[in-house]
Amino acid sequence: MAASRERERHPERSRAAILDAAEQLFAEHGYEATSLAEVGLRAGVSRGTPGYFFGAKSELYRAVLDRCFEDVRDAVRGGRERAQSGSHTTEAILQGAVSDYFDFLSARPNFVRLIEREALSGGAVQRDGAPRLSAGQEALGAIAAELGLDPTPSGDAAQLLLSIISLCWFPVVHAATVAPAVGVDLGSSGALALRKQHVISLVMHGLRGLYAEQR
Amino acid sequence: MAASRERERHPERSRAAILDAAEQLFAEHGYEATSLAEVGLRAGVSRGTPGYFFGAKSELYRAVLDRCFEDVRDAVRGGRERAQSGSHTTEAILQGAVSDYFDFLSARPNFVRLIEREALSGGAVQRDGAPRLSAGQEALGAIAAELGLDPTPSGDAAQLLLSIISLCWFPVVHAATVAPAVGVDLGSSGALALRKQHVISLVMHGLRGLYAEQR
DNA sequence: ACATACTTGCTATCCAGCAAGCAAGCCAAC
DNA sequence: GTTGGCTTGCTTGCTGGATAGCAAGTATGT
Repeated sequence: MAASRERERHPERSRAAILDAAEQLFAEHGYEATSLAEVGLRAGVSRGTPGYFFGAKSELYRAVLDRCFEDVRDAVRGGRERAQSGSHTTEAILQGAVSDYFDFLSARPNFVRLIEREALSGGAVQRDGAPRLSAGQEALGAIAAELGLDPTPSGDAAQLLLSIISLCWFPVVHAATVAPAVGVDLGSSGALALRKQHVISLVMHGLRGLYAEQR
Repeated sequence: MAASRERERHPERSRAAILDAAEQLFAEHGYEATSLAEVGLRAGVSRGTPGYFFGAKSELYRAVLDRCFEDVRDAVRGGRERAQSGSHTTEAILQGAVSDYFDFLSARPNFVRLIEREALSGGAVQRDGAPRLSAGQEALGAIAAELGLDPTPSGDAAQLLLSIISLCWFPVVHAATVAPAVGVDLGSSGALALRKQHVISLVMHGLRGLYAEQR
């Protein structure tokens, strides 16, 4: 009984709610412009609870970032396994990967915004960066191996990967600003899909160009 | 005499110094994390002078953004005129435009960072956006006309333009974060030039792809 | 003399972090 | 099986530091 009246104690739920609220607010307004009181309010706990669980505001931020990077790395890992499992052509693999990545980011705009803010501030909360680096390295290894491209630093594989990332991130951040200013609608899912098709097509033509140059 | 002892009065110089300092600090640390006192310090005036000239912090920010967008629009305009003046092939025009744009952004990282922050915060200082829109529209018109691409909203010209912008912006913001994480060095001017070549090549292959599809 | 450029003192506000308090679950002893 | 004490989740009051904006002052050029 009393399965859950209202005033239960539920630390895991509270912790998660605080992380969710903080992620949303940090992504939306930035670190400085977000107060712990706001986080508490949005998480449905009191002013002081975020501080109680995470100690300091910077620790909360760090925890949000950690969760974010872990999710990204897991997604990369999962994507690669999916690509390796079936037997696909080289081009189909790349096409699927770009499509998956595009969709992944669109579904998690907060992650992109958080990392974007981190980059803009030069990683003020300078963590060691292990998960981020590892996600990038895994993706690089995958793309070089699957597509047979130059895997050396700043080689073809890395350059192509960076281009894919650039193209997939941009719509998330600038859907409401730059995109409409240059006449691209990204408001509806249909319009987003159109954009995705364009990105995929650009990357595929680029890949063919790389193969042509290699030969 | 007394051409400029030390304590001259020089409102234009002060105003410009304050704008420069504010642009740098807003770009580096963001709006909230920048205090008017810091701006004054960096501009070589007192704590209160930024407030004296611009009234409110938000007005100063607005002034910084206005100057920034005007510069961008002027650059687009200049680039188009340069392209139209000589007689170049279609591909050479695009190649030159991408190269110029890439260099322009690399030389003005503050502008990119400011607009990026603005986009992340959803344009909290919601101005009418006239200069920004006009810069985008001018670029769109230029690319559609010079390359003979579909000029309708979300058409080929707009999509290609957005891709170019995505590819040129990314290195500015993520040179120290994402790029090294995926194995691309953007630290030296040589490495940046390599990146630029890759971007140009990707765009050119993409353009050829668009022509092929059209036919 | 007067206006304008600029500075300094002040105040109200906000917020992070701390410390004290309250209440809910848990467990042991009786 | 209930009573009392302990731990832990969570809230609230408080304090010191930062800062935006204003108001009053000082200096400089005309």
